[in-house]
Amino acid sequence: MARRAGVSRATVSRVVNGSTSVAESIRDAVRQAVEEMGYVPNLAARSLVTQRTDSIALILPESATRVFSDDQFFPRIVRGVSQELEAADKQLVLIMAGSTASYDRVERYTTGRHVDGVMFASMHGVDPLPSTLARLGIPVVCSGRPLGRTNPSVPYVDVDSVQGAADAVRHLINTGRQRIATIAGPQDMVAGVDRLTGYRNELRDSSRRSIVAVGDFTRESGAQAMRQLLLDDPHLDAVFAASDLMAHGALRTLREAGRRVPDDVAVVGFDDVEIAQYTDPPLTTVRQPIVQIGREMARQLLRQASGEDVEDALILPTELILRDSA
Amino acid sequence: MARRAGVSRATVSRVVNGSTSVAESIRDAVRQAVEEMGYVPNLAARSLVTQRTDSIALILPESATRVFSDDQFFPRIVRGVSQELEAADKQLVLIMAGSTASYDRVERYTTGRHVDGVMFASMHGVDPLPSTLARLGIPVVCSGRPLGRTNPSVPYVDVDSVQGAADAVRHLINTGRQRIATIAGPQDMVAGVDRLTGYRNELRDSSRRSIVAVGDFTRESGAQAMRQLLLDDPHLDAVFAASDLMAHGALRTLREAGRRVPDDVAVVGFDDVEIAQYTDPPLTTVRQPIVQIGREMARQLLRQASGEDVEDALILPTELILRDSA
DNA sequence: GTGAAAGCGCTAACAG
DNA sequence: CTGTTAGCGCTTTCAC
Repeated sequence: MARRAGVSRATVSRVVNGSTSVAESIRDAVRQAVEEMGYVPNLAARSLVTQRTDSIALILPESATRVFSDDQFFPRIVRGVSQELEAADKQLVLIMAGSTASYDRVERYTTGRHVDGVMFASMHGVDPLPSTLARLGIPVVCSGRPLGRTNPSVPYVDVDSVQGAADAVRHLINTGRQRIATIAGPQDMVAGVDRLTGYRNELRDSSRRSIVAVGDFTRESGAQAMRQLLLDDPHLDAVFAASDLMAHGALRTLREAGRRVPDDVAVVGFDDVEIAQYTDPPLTTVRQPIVQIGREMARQLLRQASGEDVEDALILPTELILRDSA
Repeated sequence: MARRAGVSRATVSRVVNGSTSVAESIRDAVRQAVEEMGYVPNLAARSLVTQRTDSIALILPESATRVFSDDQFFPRIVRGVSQELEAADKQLVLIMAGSTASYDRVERYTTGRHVDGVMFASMHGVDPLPSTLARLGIPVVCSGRPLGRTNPSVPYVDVDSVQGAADAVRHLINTGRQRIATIAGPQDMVAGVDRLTGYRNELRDSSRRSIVAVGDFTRESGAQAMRQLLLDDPHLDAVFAASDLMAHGALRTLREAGRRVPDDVAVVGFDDVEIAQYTDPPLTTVRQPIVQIGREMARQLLRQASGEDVEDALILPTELILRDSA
């Protein structure tokens, strides 16, 4: 050990951790010894006593293929989270878990206190892990309201998807559309559920009937769902898609079916991903501040980790972005 | 503690770790106690004694934006790595480090033995971290031959980029092209360097002169580089781009410049990403087995971790895929 | 088959 | 300011 410097391990520890109360001469000697031996502290031992690891996990319950698709949700969340964690000098570890087996491993990893806190994004169904962690006293934050009732409740950051969807549909109503369909997102995800709710709420208020197909947020599923909708109601004159990618797929189907957008059918998306500006025609869509969600998640997590209380829910607003498609 | 089961901690440990030499009655009692108390072993304490964490890091020295771009390198590597690690029941933790500060943190994280092994992909310049880890006895594998001489040398998995590029250029020569330019990749990355070398080697052998512009593997840089090349030699009749994305950018520039592909100018890319099939015209390109690289990296790492020796370099072959652009 | 005891490598109180 | 002492929570001989 670094008693090569002729001091106690306590002193080495002090130097390594930057304590000021060490004589300069000793400090230099220790530093030199550390350098010479290439000494690196064992973090497992350290965290055993400090109860900290200075690292934070972001769990994405999705396959790698999905995470790296052109769905800009993931990069934006990661960017927001990184910014905040960077500033706090915490290490972000990204963990993907697309299968049951891998999710079990994630449970062991996180409950085992390998990290000081855990964030979840893109959750599916009713997931007990967040509240399990909370019960163990491990800080947790979710992106998106967790489905099901959890005990204890876990804090989350979300956008007001219900309102966002309602705004989109209201715009379609205000511009004179009569038969407004929707391509809903997956109903095991809160974003899928809420956007469908917003659509239904608004339609109900205007006593129009709802025309619904369900996709999984991907472009291909949007194209497919649009075909279904055209079969269900050939006279529809508007579609609200719960994601821009699905809206993009829908545009393709509409073109193939010979419908003009927006003349015959108006299309509104959700997310405001980059391609929304480059589709033909550019998509009217609902913008949500994903990067900010990431930042807020990280901020709340750090707050929890330092013992502060955090509010249970933080809901950010959406914004309707008007372009040519509706 | 789980002496609620009325046994020693040693026995609890045995049960939790699935030792067979525990009486059934006791085992059940312990399991029940574990269940009731929601006991979860502290992994820091465990790894302090076992010297294992059962998790493996994949370091991507890139910003989140870049990692999640439409460069399919990252998802493919991750997919390959995941497959192998999944089978070995090791937790993959993905770490991105686009800045110097974050890279320092990564150094602390990895040298501190938070993980049992470290993989690197998409390395830039001469990076001392891999050999530092190797010196500490931490298993390391790189994707792509590390630049510079390292001590000790670290094992790596790579494709034969030099040969792949040479094959591409040879194809252009064989189909009668006379003025063959290249859009090289970034010269701080081994893939950029090697593909340029392959191009130069092959041209030299055919006594044609080289016409070089440099990009950074992105689509935009390819479009830009192509403009440069057209200025440098308006009569060029072929371009080898060191990535498909750059080739895609080049196609756009060529179209804007009124050149027909492949009639006026032949274009060959590198990587065989998905869009290569959908460009206009589809790209002739060099396919490299990225998923397999990921798998091999993981396999070599696991082998190291279990004390076996691994060969220093594993070089996989590339394959020229002929499509309409050349 | 099970318990007692030692110790993984570090930090934190407490003396001095 | 620095060294000594005592664990952090687990696994692992080694007796019994």
